[in-house]
Amino acid sequence: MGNTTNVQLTPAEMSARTGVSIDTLRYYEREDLLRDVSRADSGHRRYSQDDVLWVQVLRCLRDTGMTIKDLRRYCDLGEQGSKTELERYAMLIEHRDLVRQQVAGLENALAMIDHKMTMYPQHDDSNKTTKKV
Amino acid sequence: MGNTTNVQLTPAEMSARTGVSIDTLRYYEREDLLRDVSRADSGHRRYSQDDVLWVQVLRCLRDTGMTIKDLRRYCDLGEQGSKTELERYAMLIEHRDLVRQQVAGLENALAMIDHKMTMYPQHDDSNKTTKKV
DNA sequence: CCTTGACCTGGAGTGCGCTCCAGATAGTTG
DNA sequence: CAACTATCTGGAGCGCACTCCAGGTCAAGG
Repeated sequence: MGNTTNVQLTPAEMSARTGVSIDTLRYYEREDLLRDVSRADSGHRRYSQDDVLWVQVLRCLRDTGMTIKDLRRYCDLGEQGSKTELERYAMLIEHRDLVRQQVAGLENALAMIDHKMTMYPQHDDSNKTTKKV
Repeated sequence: MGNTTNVQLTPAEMSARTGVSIDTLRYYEREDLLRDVSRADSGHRRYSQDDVLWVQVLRCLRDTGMTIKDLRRYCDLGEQGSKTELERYAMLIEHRDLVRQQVAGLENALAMIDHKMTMYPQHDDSNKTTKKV
């Protein structure tokens, strides 16, 4: 289980793979969102393939508005093992619902923006809202 | 043109109508997003119906990620009259595209969250993603 | 007249999520 | 060995969008 390949990435490589800056990777570690990062003998970080996957999940959740605090909570639960599965699952459901609300809100806003744009009729861009509402 | 009804709202009423706090209304005024707010003899603000509409537009754009700086730019253009219509229209188009990208990003994230949720199969919530992707 | 409550102003403070910095160490290259 | 580059640490700084505060004014009610 876990890191099946032995590819270990340097911080620079990790940053390139994930699109997350080195500083931010360290920040996540400090905030306990990224745990047990292994080290070379030099003391330099070596990120595993699992770390890459996890950081991608982190970014997905962050990009959709989950806070650092909630992410830490999610990590804490993960560390406590399978007895917390239900709570973690609940967090995901709740977050998914939030994201759906964000989408709904944005689509509302799109309608308003389109409406506002009809106030400038002469510059018709022939590219109205993707979906009819 | 402009404020057809003579309903003037106090700050508290304005806040209630728009859902924007009194402090934030003043902040917007300081940042020049909300201009020419009239005053009672007492010096207290009196918001017009137009102010209400404009603050709703402001919130719509803010909620979808337009920055205070860009909103100020938009206001500046509006103040300069009809010769800036094209540029204002362009700002709306650009912003609308950004919002569409946000929607796309969120829907991607939803797929990832759903996928992550399949890792906890026993707690099936029988409520998968709204749209098939 | 005195209190109360809504409002005024300029300016300071807050929370979030990074981002940057100084000073030290480690590994690589010529 | 010198120079250079990558990384290390703890801590400070930043940009954004508010949010709060102190000290003062004003109109209405008891």
